[in-house]
Amino acid sequence: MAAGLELARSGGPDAVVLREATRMVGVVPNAAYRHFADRDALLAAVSSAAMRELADRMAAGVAGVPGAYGDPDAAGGRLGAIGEAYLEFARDEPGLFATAFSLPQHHAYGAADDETGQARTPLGHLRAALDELVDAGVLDRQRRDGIEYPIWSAVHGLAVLTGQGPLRDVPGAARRHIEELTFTFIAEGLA
Amino acid sequence: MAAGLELARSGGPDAVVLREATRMVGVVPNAAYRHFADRDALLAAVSSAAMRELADRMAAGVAGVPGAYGDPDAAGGRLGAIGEAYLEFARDEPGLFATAFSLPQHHAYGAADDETGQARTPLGHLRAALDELVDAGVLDRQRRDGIEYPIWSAVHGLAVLTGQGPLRDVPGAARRHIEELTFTFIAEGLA
DNA sequence: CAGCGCACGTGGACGCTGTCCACTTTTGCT
DNA sequence: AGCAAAAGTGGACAGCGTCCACGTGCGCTG
Repeated sequence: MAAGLELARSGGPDAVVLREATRMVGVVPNAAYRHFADRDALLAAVSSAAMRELADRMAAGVAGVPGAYGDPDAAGGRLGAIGEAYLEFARDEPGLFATAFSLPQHHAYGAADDETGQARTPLGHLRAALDELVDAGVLDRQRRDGIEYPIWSAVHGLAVLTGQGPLRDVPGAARRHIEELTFTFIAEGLA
Repeated sequence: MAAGLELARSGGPDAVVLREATRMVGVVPNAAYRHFADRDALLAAVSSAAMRELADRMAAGVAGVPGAYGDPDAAGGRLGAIGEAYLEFARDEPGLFATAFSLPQHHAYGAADDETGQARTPLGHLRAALDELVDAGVLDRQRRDGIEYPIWSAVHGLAVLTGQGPLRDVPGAARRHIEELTFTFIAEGLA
């Protein structure tokens, strides 16, 4: 697993090659089949781990924003932190980001929280932040319903287009401008 | 090339395998090296063709909207047609869509128009539609600047998330609802 | 404490891939 | 008609995922 994550980090999903992972661990290729059904199973496990890492970064970002729950400014800050964490992950760990979104079904749609009500998926974090915005009176309850999807789409599209897509080679300053435009666009959509 | 496109259509970029393509053409694998430097060059060519196909579909969608240039309703309809064509391409040709956005640098950022001023890239079409919205008086000229990026991001993210991403398994009705929400969100961002 | 089962690792093989090399065939122009 | 360039051929190599049969060590149980 650790070796698989390392490979994914530096090369994306295609770089997760079974034989190389076993080589890093110092074991013969077939040994991997005692732990994973096949290469796809390994990749799926790595993908899930990468997705969890993204969720953890979002959690850390949210936790870093001071202010009580329900405070309008803090609520907005927390939503922003989520978006920032998302983009930062895509920028700093392009391999892991691509791997996280590379594969077969995982949970994220169901977005189950754990027993403490803490979100553990990207979508879960986003929903929590939007709910707080409603409680803070910043976002109309009527506009709340389903609005996580346009927002997620915008941030995800931004991450993909500027990270691995056609906008990959946009110079840094212009890219930051594009990011700012997108965040502003989202913020206006919440007003 | 045709064989490569066929492979990409039914399996995405990873399915573009050099030997299989030559097999389809009825030629020995090495023959491909007379036309492409290596497998990546083949994939890049296929990717460009797929991107062009997307642009063509957008053009066809725009051309299908009646109404003179500058008519507010028609201008809005053309922007919508662009978004619809984008999503439709991602939905109907997931392999080609993934391939189009799979690889190395291509042009799309520069978004050059051809000699007749006709856009030939997705971004070019989007820009043209937004310019028309300005000319039609629907979109404030001040808000126009750079707004193609948030919009592109939202539509692209939507296509990726619902097509190959975590929202892939959302049932059809719910997916259509998400699409509608996203288009509404964008439309409100233009008002 | 002896022995046994099972998880874990090994060794060798197969077919598939991309790519290199040297060689032959076909094509199009003069 | 003849020749150079373009296109295709044949054989080979390493690396990949995967299958099969075979060791090996640890922990539990009698």
